[in-house]
Amino acid sequence: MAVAKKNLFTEEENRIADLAKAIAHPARVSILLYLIKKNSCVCGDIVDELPLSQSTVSQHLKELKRVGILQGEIEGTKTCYCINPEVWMEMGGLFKGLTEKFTGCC
Amino acid sequence: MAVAKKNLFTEEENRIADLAKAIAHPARVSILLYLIKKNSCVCGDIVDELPLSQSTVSQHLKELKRVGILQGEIEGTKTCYCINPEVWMEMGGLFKGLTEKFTGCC
DNA sequence: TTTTATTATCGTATTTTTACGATAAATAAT
DNA sequence: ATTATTTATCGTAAAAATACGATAATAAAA
Repeated sequence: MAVAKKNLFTEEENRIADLAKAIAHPARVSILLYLIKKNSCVCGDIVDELPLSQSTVSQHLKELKRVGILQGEIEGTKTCYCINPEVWMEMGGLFKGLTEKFTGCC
Repeated sequence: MAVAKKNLFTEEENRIADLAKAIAHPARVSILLYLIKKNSCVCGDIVDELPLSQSTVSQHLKELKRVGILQGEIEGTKTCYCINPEVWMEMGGLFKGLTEKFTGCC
């Protein structure tokens, strides 16, 4: 979608859609579940966890970083990935807000 | 992504990704917010609410129907759209589950 | 300094998504 | 019966996402 078209929707609609897009691929969900399971910042071995090439995983990590869900910190030759708690909370709040707005119909 | 690649991830990972994909476009978020605001099944006027052509809106509605979030019922020449409460709850549960799995790190 | 290890980026092919106009299909209205 | 209304689908063009190998960039290790 062209950048200009973003103006056709509200900030909230765009942000929800953008965050959803970030988790709209099983590889990225898998990455997040792995980080959560490890319960810490993870350096390195994410590629080994996924059935995808190193460059593809790097691209997925980039997408998660783009929306702010992940932050990467360089530690020597490796990079440590962490979930950004603020953005994670923002996402949780937006999804919960959307979910709970609907209370039933008909 | 090829269908075969779906096997590389868990059912949960695929379902979360698929539901997220369905709301990964501001137009579709907008449609859902509109249906929620109306608090009932809506016949017709969804197209008028969006700055997109009728065929494009129809495509977005189809995507929401694909994952089960929406159900459409034909009423004469119009179609009534409703949020499917079961799928909506499923989505809410999966998103909440993912969100709450992370309690913090480092 | 050279080699090794790790991650990012580039180039590219393929697939998918998005958008719209045109048209079909179905029903209601005249 | 004809016309109008509404929605879905088709065809298609353009854009975006996905995947991978090759290569660059960086820092550690030897």
